[in-house]
This record gives sequence, structure tokens and C-alpha cells, in this order.
Amino acid sequence: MKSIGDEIQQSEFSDVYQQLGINILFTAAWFGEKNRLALKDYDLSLPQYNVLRILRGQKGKAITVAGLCERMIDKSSNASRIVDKLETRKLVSRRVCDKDRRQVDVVITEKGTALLEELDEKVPTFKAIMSKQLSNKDAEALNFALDQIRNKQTMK
Amino acid sequence: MKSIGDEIQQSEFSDVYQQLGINILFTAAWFGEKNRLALKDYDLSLPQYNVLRILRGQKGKAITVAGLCERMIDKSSNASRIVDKLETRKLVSRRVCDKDRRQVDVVITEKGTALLEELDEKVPTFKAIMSKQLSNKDAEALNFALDQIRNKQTMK
DNA sequence: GTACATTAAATGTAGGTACATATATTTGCA
DNA sequence: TGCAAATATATGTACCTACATTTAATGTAC
Repeated sequence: MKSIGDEIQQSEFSDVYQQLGINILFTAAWFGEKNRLALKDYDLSLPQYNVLRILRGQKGKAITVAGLCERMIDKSSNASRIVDKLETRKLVSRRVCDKDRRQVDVVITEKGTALLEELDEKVPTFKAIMSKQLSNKDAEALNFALDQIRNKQTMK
Repeated sequence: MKSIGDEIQQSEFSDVYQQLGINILFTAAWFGEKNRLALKDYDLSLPQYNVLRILRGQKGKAITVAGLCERMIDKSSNASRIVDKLETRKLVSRRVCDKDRRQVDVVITEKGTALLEELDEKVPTFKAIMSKQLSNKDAEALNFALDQIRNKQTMK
């Protein structure tokens, strides 16, 4: 099997944590590559796709631009401009919020929902990518370990 | 403890693999954020830092631009232009290869090595980030699991 | 109620990524 | 040898990211 060392042609790591860090970065890039490939035919970038999925998850409820930022994987991506692009293609719509006119409510349109449904069949799910090599129980353990990594305190 | 669901304010995932996929992407972004912060004072981007480290790993031996691409985490990043930037700052030097004049040999300079040494004290190692929350054995298991995810065949 | 700080979003800019294309060199084959 | 195909790098372009600044609306102190 190809290990992370083979992938980036690096024979030695200073320690197993260094190897793990690079392994996580590399695996994330590998996922991104897979998705980008699937989205390419639809002229949709990863963050655009990400935003559309967040909006669908809202089930009709509007979300502000700041709300989008919080939910996006890449925190510092510029939600304003990503929404711009999606609005130009009429995949989302944007309306100044009545309660606070500084805020802008974003919702997915019919056209956006239809596109996502089409994409559901094209974009591989993480389950499709991983379930053959990883048991449900292993996946749970990995989730727990990753949550732990990002948290200072240890816990049971 | 803050789980991935709390981080991106998503209460439910379709399955544990979906959760894991997003968890990996999110953790990678979180690592990137940490490193970017440390590099900011030195006006060095992540891919620039990545290239410098690869060059140091060569221990004086030259590497071609294509060789850099293979070893970089982000395969499609444009090594040519990243080397451009580093060369402008005299952190690396570039020379047409004699054996094959299409190739360009890149090496790290004294100045580049000195900068990396300074950075070694500033940029947190993955060991520093993870070893408190994760045993050596757990890290090994995670490495194995991630290698498996990226490979179709299962193996012991 | 005006003045100042705060907040939400948009915009400007530099560098990076993705991808197509261009340029130069080498290889392979008729 | 001659010339097309292959290879290594560089360049052009559109979009994205990181980050500072701007614009507009709201909150708050006086």
C-alpha cells in the first residue's frame, strides 16, 4: 500500500506526529481534488459548492453573509464575492434584511436546488470514498481523535 | 469538548463518513491557519515555506521544478512562480541544468537556510500541536487509517 | 439628538491556484 | 539528418484567499 511517505517521496519524518500532520493535509488536498474534478463540468468552485450546500441545509431559512462565513470550512474565504458569483448565475438570491439593514439574507433558488440535486449523483460522497476501507467504528474513532487534536484539554 | 459539529454549527451529518470527511478538511484548514499566523511576520506564504523545507530536506542536493511539484502537498500549485518569489528574496537560487537544458535546478541559499532556522523556533511543530492530546500509538493508528482511505484495496 | 464606537457587508490589492497555452529543449523514428 | 512528438518550465487568465480599508447602518454615551 502507498503510504504518505511514498506519496510525497519523503523517506523519513522527524516523528510520527509530523507524519500525521502532513498526512492530514495531504488527505484533505486529495479529497478536494476529487470534488473539484466532479464540479468542473458545472463550472462550480469548491467554495461555491460549499456555500450552496450550506444554503440547502438551511431548508429555506435565510442566512446572513456572516452566518455563511462561520459555517464555511475555510473561514477566511470571502463569502461576499462567492455569493456574488452564485447570484450572477441565479443559483442564490440576496435581499437586504429588514430587521437590520446592514445584514443581507441569502437563500438558495429553485435553480440552485435543482443544480445541487443533479450534483448529488456526480459528486462522490465521503461514504462512497471511505466506507470500503474503513469500518463505521474506525470512522467514529477517527472523528473523536481529530476533535481531540483541535482541543487543548484531554478528556475521556 | 468542541466537536466538528459545534465548530461549523452543523447539528447533523448524513453519516459518520460525511462527518469524518468534513472533519479532515476542517482540521487541515486549522493546521494551515496556525502555520500561516506564524509565517506572517516573515512575509512567507504556506507554499513558499513548504518549498523552502523541501529544499532543506535535499541537504544541498539540487532539485528540479518538477521534483518540487511532486513533493508539494498541493500538487497543482505553480512551483515556477513560487520559486520566482523566493529567488527575488534570494532565499533560493535557480540554475539551468547542464545535463538537460530544459530543466532548472533549484537550491536553498545560505540566507534561506538561516531564515528556516529562525522559523524553526516560531512555527509550531505537529508534535507540539498534537502530542498532548494523542498518544504515539494513536498517531500511528491514524496514519495507517489515512493511508488506507487513500487506497482502494484493503490490507492488513 | 448629535457624536463616536461598533457591526455587517462590500471593495481594493497582492499573491496563490487551476488550467490552458507558449517556448525551448530533447527524444525518437522515418 | 530532419522533423514530429514528448518533456520541462514559463506565462496568461480567471477566480480564490488573505487582509486592509471603505461604506452604511446600528448602538451607545453624553
